Amino acid sequence: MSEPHQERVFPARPTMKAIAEQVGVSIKSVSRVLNEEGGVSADTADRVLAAADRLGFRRNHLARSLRQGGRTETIGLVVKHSSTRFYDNLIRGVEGVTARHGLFLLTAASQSADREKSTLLALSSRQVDGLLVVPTGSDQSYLRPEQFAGTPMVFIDRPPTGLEADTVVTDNVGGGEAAARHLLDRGHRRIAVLGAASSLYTVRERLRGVQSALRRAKVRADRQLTQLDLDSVEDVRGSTLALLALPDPPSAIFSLNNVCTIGVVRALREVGLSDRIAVIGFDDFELADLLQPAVTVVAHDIGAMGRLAAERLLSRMAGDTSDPQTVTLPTHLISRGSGEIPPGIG
Amino acid sequence: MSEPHQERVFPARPTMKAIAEQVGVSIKSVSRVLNEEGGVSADTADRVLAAADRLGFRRNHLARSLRQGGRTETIGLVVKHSSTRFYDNLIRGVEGVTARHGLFLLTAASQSADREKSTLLALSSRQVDGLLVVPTGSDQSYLRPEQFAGTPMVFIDRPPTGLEADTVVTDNVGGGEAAARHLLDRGHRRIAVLGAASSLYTVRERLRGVQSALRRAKVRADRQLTQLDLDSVEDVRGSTLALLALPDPPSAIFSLNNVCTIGVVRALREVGLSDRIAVIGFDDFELADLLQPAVTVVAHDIGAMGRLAAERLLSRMAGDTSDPQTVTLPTHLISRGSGEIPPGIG
DNA sequence: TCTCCTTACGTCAACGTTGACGGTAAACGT
DNA sequence: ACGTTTACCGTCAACGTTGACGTAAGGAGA
Repeated sequence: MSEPHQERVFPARPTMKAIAEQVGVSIKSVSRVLNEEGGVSADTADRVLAAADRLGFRRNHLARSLRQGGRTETIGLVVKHSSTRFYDNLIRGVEGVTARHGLFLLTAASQSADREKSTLLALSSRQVDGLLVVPTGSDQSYLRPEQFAGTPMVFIDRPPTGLEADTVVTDNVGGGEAAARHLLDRGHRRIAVLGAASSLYTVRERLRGVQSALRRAKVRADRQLTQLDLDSVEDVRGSTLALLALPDPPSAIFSLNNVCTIGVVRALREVGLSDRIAVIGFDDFELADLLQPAVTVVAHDIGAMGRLAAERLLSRMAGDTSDPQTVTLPTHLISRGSGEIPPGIG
Repeated sequence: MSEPHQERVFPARPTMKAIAEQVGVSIKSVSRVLNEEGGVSADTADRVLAAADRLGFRRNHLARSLRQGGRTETIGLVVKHSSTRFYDNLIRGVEGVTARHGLFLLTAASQSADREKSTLLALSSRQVDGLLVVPTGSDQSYLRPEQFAGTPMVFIDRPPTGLEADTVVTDNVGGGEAAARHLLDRGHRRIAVLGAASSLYTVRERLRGVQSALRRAKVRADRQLTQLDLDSVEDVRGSTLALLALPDPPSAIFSLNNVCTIGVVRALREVGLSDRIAVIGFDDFELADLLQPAVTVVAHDIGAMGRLAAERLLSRMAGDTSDPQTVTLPTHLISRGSGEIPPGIG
């Protein structure tokens, strides 16, 4: 690139003081005009606005918030962005609500679990009025001072650890149960389950749903068929192929999130077993209906999750101090074909 | 929900003053300890840190930044989030760079073009140290005061209008040309082009690439075959079906972004012409390789775009005051099958 | 002994804004 | 004529933090 550090002095940003000097009034009058407080003659107001426009004035929100005791009309949102659709849908849901209430949404992505804490503290230190968190780390007790100071916070997709707070989650157990039942109803007895980190609440819950359905159907679970902690697409591929190579392979696969599902679909395609092994995925994904066979999924409404969480937060910000609530959203199974494949010939 | 507005007073957030009182030192000493300035005895420092921890102190970043003249260690990023992959990849690219430099990235989504301005001004008013913008609106001249005040800004994916600034873009013309040439080389003469809003820079550029390739191949362009301003999936579907119903229908379709591409694929599937009509899409998308036929695309590296833009911004923030640059990133065609379908029998 | 330096603090003012309050002159009521 | 209200505008202090500067105690060196 070109050599940096050439000397050039930028003019300071114009402040209310600059406007006041240009117009010949006090700073306070400028403030009054810009905040539409009234008590200023129309003529003065016009001159102030004209000067503000001419100078390209932008109010220093830092100073304003500081003076007003920390209210920033800002809420923080922390998400670890990995799965594509999740992020997008969530933000859309949240933004729909916050925008309606004149709030500014700060989205900060926490790349990894260990950065989650620093990201949240950074938001807190920037004096956000509320926090929406999709927790990734294994402990959120460091947020207690925030909670103690009355900063409202709502957890999304997973409950917090080391803290009691409002939470909006999907009915993971119910979804897992529905998927397993769907396969059991079609005669499957050897059902493999693939999933990401077993430390994740969602993974554990979905698995719990599966186990509950298996118990109810009096089908004994084979530990070999449950493969968790698959972090990469490559892991998923490997596990899938290993499962298929078993002496007594599964006739159906339930994958606990959409990244895994896509990995499974790829692996099956690779060995030409796409229409021999039944597949159900948790979480819908784009183009699932265009694959062959189209992929049956347990869908949940992530946008609704964001919306509800945002509404909960706003209600807290408006002064609701009732006990923390947990809202559980239903799932629904979208049958597309891959779940209809019967248990074949070994 | 439960009735709000119950009375409960939250304690004020602890400030350095509170710590100072507990420890029995001055506020300044507390500040020194927390900023690791030195000049404080180890014993005092320990007691300050202990008190800070006990009280759950978080520095008020507003006040700090205000005092320090507006530097917030924050850069703003504005994106309109619609196409899924774009957003995710971009942020990942940007974050990789910003995190390495200890900067806090504020992502604010601009739902629509008219909200872009207010979003940007909100970020500016929050005193961000730099701006990364994927412009959506038709004019960004309102950012001149920011530029005048020395706030560095880099535009991503499209150049700004009414302003001169650093820009990182894809070689849209080259990509469009490559796609058209690919189809022309395989004998296609009637090539349809589907795209989103013709007001978009990217759409116009990609189209320009197509036209250039057609001219060079001495194939006359049929205006009927170019359908722009398709905003919804439904629009795309309608246009595709209409094209196919023409007396002299296209033998190939080039779609200018991935939303359109998916719409085209759906429409072709619907009328059973998936393996009769060649398809190339601009911008790769997940599962493109698993569709049947797999979809040929012109891919570009959105993550790299984010990375380069962030680096440009950092270099500006470090004092580089050379003239605005435009960086153009190459595309590459990924041939997968849908682009290999020959011009069939009428 | 006195000077000079260092260490470890404290005091003060300021960043840009706004809430509380005060003042002045014109307009109004009787 | 008087008091009283009203419209308009200014002064001052404060939000929480930090830079500039001041100072007192202790040690080193002459």
